[in-house]
This record gives sequence, structure tokens and C-alpha cells, in this order.
Amino acid sequence: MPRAKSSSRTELVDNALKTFWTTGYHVVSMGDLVRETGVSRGGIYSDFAGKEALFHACLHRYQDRVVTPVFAQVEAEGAGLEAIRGYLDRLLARFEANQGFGIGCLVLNTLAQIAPEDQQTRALLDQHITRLATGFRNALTNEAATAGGLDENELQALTEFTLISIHGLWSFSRTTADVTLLRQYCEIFLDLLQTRLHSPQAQAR
Amino acid sequence: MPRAKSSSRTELVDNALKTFWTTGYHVVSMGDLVRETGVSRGGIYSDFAGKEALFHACLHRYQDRVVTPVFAQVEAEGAGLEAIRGYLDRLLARFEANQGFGIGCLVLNTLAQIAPEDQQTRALLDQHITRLATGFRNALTNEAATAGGLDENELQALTEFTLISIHGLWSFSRTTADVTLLRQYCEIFLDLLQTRLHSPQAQAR
DNA sequence: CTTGTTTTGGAATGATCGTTCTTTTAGCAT
DNA sequence: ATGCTAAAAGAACGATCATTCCAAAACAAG
Repeated sequence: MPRAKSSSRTELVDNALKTFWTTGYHVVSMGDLVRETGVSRGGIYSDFAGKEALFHACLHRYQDRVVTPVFAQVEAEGAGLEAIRGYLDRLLARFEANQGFGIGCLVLNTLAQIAPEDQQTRALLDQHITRLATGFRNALTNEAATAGGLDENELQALTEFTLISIHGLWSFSRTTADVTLLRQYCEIFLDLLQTRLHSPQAQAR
Repeated sequence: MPRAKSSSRTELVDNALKTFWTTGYHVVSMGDLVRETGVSRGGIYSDFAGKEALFHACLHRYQDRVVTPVFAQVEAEGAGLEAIRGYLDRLLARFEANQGFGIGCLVLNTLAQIAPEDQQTRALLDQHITRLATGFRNALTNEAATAGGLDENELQALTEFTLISIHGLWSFSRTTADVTLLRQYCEIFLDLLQTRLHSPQAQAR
């Protein structure tokens, strides 16, 4: 009969996630992971095929533990612009909770440092980005519907605009300790969405 | 009497820059650099203290060879919104010239993957971001002056907004091969700047 | 307590890293 | 041509990497 594991393996992934997130995949060594997780080399390799497999597990855990809590409301049925505002508020609160420079988003950090030939990891990152895009499109579509609706092209453009803005927010959060700047950005961004969604004539070019 | 070097060392840095840019600092090995630059290990170490010193030289070269050609017009005296539009056009043209996913900006890529304790590299990256911020503020200030002027706070907010938008553009360019999306984003972004700079009443909250 | 099984901690391993060093090659002055 | 000097090439080095393996500890069952 299998014995219960003394240290739950959810902790292993949680601690590995934190280490990968703050330090970056390539910089983290197995020795670092052993030290930070408190699990021996044998223990890690008994549950994961290797460093990369553990990292992939961390990417999934990141989705569940980090992304879902702040993003689920945007994905919810009936979500609108208020849901997007709430998402940004939660991001800003998270930025504020940390001191000093931010550590950014694990997915976007990884995207900037994976080897070009690492298709498997890239696929996982693409999944994350697709998830965000789908969520934002959901909220934007709902919001536009309350104001008479927008054509598909404009909706797609606003979805991409939102996605790119979020990329910028995460990227820039790594360079500043001043959350006020990020908050100002979010205000301008939300104003723009509000205008584009509710005053479609304003977007004529 | 010293002999003239057979292969100019500007080529060494140029080729190393390309390698670091496409592959990322930590993934690139000295063996890769030897192969990609055509310069032997001895040759590299005779000119640079090590891998990190060579990389720092590449960051400087990146400024001269990549950033300055597309950004100098924004930094020029009298630059305005047109200069920012031109900068974006040159970025988009660069995206379009490449096929497949983009490789992003060397500075922003590096920012996402340096070890937390690498203060020296971080300082170089901060210099780049400060340069961009200063350039954008220059152009935005000039442009606002033609329309009656904006207060310092609003100008600062627009500068940061521009900076964050550029971060988003570079980051997202790594995830898509469709330059049309990036172009749409730029259009919306420029519209926003135009509105904020020339219709200050629109920004009342 | 004893036995059988599982997990653990860390030594061992082969590969690869950044760096150094030695040998070979090539250029210039005499 | 010859001797001198400096650069080029890559072999060699120690350190460190991810991974494997094994002996010892910890637990469950009898």
C-alpha cells in the first residue's frame, strides 16, 4: 500500500513556481529548486520527468493559482467593462502588495526567454494568451451589446488592443516600483475602451 | 608593431548581437558565439573580459545600430506627433520584414530574463528605457505646445502611457506573425494621443 | 521486534558551461 | 630567407549543470 507523502507535492509545485517566477527558467538550477522547495533531487525526479516537466507543471499551476483568481470574472457569463476594470484593480493591488520592482507575469517573462526551438513550452504560453484574448472578447462583446453592438472587426481590434495593453502593463511593471504610473495608464486605457464601446462615431477615421 | 586585425571587431559585436537577440543571453553559449561570429574563443577573450562584457557591448551596439535609426527623429529638436507616428511606422516595417514570430526588443527581452542580482545589466537596460521616455516626452511636449500646452502632470502621464504602449507592442510582437494586428493597435494608440493632446477637455474625468 | 516496501538525501556521472592556455599560423622588419 | 612578434585556433581545465543511482532512513504490516 502506498504511503502518504510527508510533504504534499502541491507545495513542491507552488515553491518551484515561485522560484521560476522570480528568477527565470534558465537561471534556476536544480540545486536552487531543491533548496527552495525542500524536496530532494530524488523526490523531484520521482514525480517529474525533469526540470522542463516541472516547469510545465508550474505553468499550469500559475494558471490556477494566479491567473484564474484575477481573471475569472472577465471570463464569466455576462461580464462587461466593469469586469475588466476589476481585473486591472486586482493586478494593481498585486503590484502594490510587492515592494520594489515587480517580477512581471510568468508567461510573458518566459515568452521572452525560451529558446526558439522550444515548441512545447511555446504552445503552453500561447494557450495562456488565447485564454486572455477569449476572456476579453467575451467582456467587450457583452459591453458593446448594451450600447447597440459593434461590428466584428471593431470588436476584434479592441480585443487585440486590450491584449497588447495588458502586455505593456506587465512588461512595464518590471521596470518601475511606482504603481501610480501603472494606475494612470489603466485609467487612460479604460477611458479609451469606454469611449470606443459607447461612442462608436468617435472611432471614425 | 601591432598587426591589423583580419576580421574587424565591429563584425564580432554585430554577429554576437544578432545571436543574443534571437536566442537570449542565457541560452547562448560561448560555443554558439564562436560559431556565429566566426571568431575563435581566444579572439573573443582578447577583446572582451567574458560573455557578460561582450553582451554589454552588444547592448550598446543595439542602441547605435537598432534604436537610434528608428528613434532619433523622436529625439530631434522640434519633433512632434508626426515623429512618433514615423517611429511606429519604422517599427511596423521592421516587423513586416521578418517572417514568422518576431524576436522582440533586445532590451525588453533581457529585462525579462536577467537574474535579480545582476544590477550592472539592469542599469544598462534602465538607461535605454530612460532614453525612450526622454524622447517621447520631447515629442509630446512639442506637440502639446502647438495646441496651447498641457500641464506637467498630463504630459508626464502621456509619456508613461506611450512608454507602456511601446512595451506592449514589443511584447506582443513576439506572439503573432500578423502585423495587421500591431498596425491596428498603433492606429488606436495614435488616435488617442491626438485626442489627448489636441482636445484637452476630452480627458476630464 | 521483524520484515518488506517506499521515500529520502546526497554521492556519482556524464555533459556542457565559461574561461584559460598552449600550439600553430601568419605578418612584418631586417 | 630569417627571426621576431602577435593573432588565431582549438585543446584543456575546473566548475557547474541536469540527471541517475544507491545506501540509509522511515513507515506499514505481521
